[in-house]
Amino acid sequence: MTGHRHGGFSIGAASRGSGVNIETIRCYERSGLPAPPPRTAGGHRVYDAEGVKRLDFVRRARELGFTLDRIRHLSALADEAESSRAEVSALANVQLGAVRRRLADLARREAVLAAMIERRARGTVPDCPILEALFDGTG
Amino acid sequence: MTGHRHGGFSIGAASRGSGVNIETIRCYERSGLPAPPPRTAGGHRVYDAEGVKRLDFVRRARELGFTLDRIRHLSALADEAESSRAEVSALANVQLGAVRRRLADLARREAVLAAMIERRARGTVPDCPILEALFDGTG
DNA sequence: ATACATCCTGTAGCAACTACAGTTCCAAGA
DNA sequence: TCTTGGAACTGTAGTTGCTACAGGATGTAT
Repeated sequence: MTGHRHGGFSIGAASRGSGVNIETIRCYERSGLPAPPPRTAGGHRVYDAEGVKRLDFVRRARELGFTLDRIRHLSALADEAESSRAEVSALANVQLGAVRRRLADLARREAVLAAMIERRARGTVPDCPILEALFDGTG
Repeated sequence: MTGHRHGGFSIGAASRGSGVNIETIRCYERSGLPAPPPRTAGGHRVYDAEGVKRLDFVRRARELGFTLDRIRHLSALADEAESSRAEVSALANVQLGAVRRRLADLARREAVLAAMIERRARGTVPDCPILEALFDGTG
């Protein structure tokens, strides 16, 4: 956690500090996600506190389901003046919509699966109702 | 929908009949999903009604979120004797668990996003609470 | 016979990672 | 200063479940 001699963080320290896997950090960098950090003479990445914070930001946004693309966008907005908060809201709302849609989807799945299993448990049908349902769509 | 002259279905007809995209059918076949159908002399796939039904089965199972791997498993079980219904139930239950976990995940996301947006709408904070939350984790 | 739709294969792309192999670097102890 | 051990480097390839070509062969209908 203490990082480099010169006050910077190695990628490992940045990983521990941000909760983002090392490989994932490099993956994000390949996708141009946070601005790439400077390097040592030998080519090792050196992060400052701000850089670690950025990674943490990306992680949080990912946990909310934002795509890397949207996070890039969000990140750019964060760097701009205070002008574009409406845009941030818009992005967040779009994301909320997407989450709600997936939520509804999953709820439907859950219901169908649970019903299939329930019917199976009751044993009211001679054949396996799970396979039946999958095959015939009668579930 | 009428299919071939000889009573078989072309991949296109099978696609229309099962609701599975043509490219997806080929993709499934590459993954060894349903047994590959016979071919014409010229190499075109010829499905029978059973084959179309299989594709439909795969589609249904996919819609419930089963992985192709599990569907392969399920499919094999369906072909066996009636012995392994417990296994089918087990698979379905595992799937139900997975769905429920994702459901809970999404519900959490939904709540966090909604709260961020709500706070933003109320305007009780001077800075953009969405970015704040993402940056500082205070949301 | 010819036109036209459909089909074929193989490859590559997508998101967002993860996992190597093979090499180089850095920091700390002797 | 030298050596060692862990950490970092790059590049490539794998994952899941598709989707999208290109370039060519086939099937069917007129």
